Amino acid sequence: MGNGGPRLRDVAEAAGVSVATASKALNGRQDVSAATRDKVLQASRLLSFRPNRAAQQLQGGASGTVGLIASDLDGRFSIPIMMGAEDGFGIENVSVFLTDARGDLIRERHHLEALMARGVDGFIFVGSRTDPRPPIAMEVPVPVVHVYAPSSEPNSLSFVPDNVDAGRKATQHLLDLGRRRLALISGDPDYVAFTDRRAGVGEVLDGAGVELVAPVRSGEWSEAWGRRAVRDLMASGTDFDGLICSSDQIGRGALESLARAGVSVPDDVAVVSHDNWEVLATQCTPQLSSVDMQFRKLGHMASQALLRMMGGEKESGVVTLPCSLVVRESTLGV
Amino acid sequence: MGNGGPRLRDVAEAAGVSVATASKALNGRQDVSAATRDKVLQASRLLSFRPNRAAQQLQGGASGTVGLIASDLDGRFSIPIMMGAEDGFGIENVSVFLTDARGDLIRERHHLEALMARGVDGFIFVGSRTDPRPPIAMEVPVPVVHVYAPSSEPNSLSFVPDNVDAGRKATQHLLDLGRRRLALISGDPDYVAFTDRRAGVGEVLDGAGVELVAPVRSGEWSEAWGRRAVRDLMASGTDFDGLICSSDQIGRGALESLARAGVSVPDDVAVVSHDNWEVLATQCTPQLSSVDMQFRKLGHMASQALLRMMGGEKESGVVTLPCSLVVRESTLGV
DNA sequence: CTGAAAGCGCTTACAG
DNA sequence: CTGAAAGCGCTTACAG
Repeated sequence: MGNGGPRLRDVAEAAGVSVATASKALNGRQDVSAATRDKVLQASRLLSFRPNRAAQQLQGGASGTVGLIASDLDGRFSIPIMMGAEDGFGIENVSVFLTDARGDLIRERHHLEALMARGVDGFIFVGSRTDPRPPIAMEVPVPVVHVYAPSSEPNSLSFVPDNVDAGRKATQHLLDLGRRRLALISGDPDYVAFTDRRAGVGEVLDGAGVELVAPVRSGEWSEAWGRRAVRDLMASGTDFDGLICSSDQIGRGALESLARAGVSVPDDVAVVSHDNWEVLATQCTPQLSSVDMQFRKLGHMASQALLRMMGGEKESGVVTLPCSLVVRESTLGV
Repeated sequence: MGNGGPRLRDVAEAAGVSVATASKALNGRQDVSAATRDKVLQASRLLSFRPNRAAQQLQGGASGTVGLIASDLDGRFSIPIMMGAEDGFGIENVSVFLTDARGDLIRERHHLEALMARGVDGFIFVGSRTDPRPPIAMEVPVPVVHVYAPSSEPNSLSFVPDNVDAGRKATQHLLDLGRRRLALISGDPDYVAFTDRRAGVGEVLDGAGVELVAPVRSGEWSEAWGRRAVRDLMASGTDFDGLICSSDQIGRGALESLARAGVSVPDDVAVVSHDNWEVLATQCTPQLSSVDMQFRKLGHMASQALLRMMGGEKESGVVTLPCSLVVRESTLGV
């Protein structure tokens, strides 16, 4: 294949220099006179020359590609992370291979091998939950960064949303609105996202000397669970004026049960949820206030880290990014 | 970079043959004795040799990569299409570069150039609506296939869901259930998806000698519009027992207004919608029956066509894929 | 500061 | 059937 376009020799010819010199000029090496450099650059521009990546790669150069191995089947996490990374790398510098391992370690390994054969300069792994992920199936000779799901390996580098902070922000927001009788409805308690968000809620409540008006109700990350949990909560006679839901799906279910019971949101009960999944949070009435996990930014940070590591730096640890509350009608009113 | 692994010369050495022979054996060329071929293959396996793609590419070989240029910011279309393509190509044969042009033709051009410099063997363009898309910004020397949004260029090849068929299937389903007083709530009438689905509905109704009980109400592709439209429809005193919604968002809005008015679904009114966006369609009560657009299959077809075109065949036209109705509680009951 | 030469890891005519 | 040689489009020591 190759791109059928002009080759370096054409540029060199047009500029009246050797390929070697043309190469150096184009790569900004010092040992070229300014005049020569200009001639070459101009010729290159004129012919709209694009160096053949495969040839560069063969010298031991970078391929200008990165592999993103996802495991969220719908792209809810991986697409914004990919976009953030794209912005961080720059379109012309790095292109990203996107694959989905579909939660299968064997498939992951196949993707890894295929992408390594294509000479990617690094990998971004995107998990589907914030729990630590098992080690990668094989030795990888290029830098690796994990996003969303941290790696359990000690000298790996991960970027994850700060779900404790998310819990704090949701809670603080309700307190700021003057709500004191708070309840918490959560998803599957096996998720670290649950534990973390729960911890953040607790921290802020403790600081304010406030207690939840009812034990945490945890179940699934679904609207059905949100509906049921709120129905039960109301049936139990609990009096609450603020509700924290651990996902937008739960939040939507909650809104539905509240509406059905004639409870006004946010007047009687202010509701804040997590994830800020727009198709869910912005389509209901009232629209849901929700804590955003900043996927785009996480992707951007991952790209920058990868760039540094490709430059030879060693980095490791779990980097945590604060979340960001998006306020909408369910706490603010219209 | 290159993969640090074994090179062809290592395999050749291990097998006791020349690199040339090893290459031929590995590539299944005829002029190698069976015994030699076996020796080479075994050595290759033993060393888990993976040919350096960059080197192969440099001979004029294929790069084993394809560019997918999307424009749906959330990956709702492009991720399943990518997965379908991945299955069609086979993980080891082709890796796909995923980029999002974000609806910007300039950005699209940049992505095109970057991917061509990387020697992709073909492109898949994924649009965000089924309306014809403007021509690609530049001449592309490799095969191109369009998915979802057909190209307006005469000798291009496109794969799109058959939305007329989708309208037909939704309507026929309601008729099969014995519903005769049907209403239709649609999204933005500027979309071809609107016109097509509408046409399919009309076709089946005409065939059955049935008419819609109210003029089509068209607005936006949102839950808010679904809520309002159904509210208005009921307020107008229209008596209906079947409702077709042109998207799941509209469908969810409709369900909400029906519930609020105490109308039972599907007993009083059966509801069927379009898109089968699972996070919306399966999380409500009752769950929505919905027509699936078969993105995965579209992606698979696109990959097969691309493979054929890379093999030298010329293909063009707009290929239409029948949709598939997924029946759930909103028409079937529990 | 410039260019001829070697080489990255493969494949492909071409001899033998 | 097998292998030596040339070459894909670049980059990088090395001379000059």
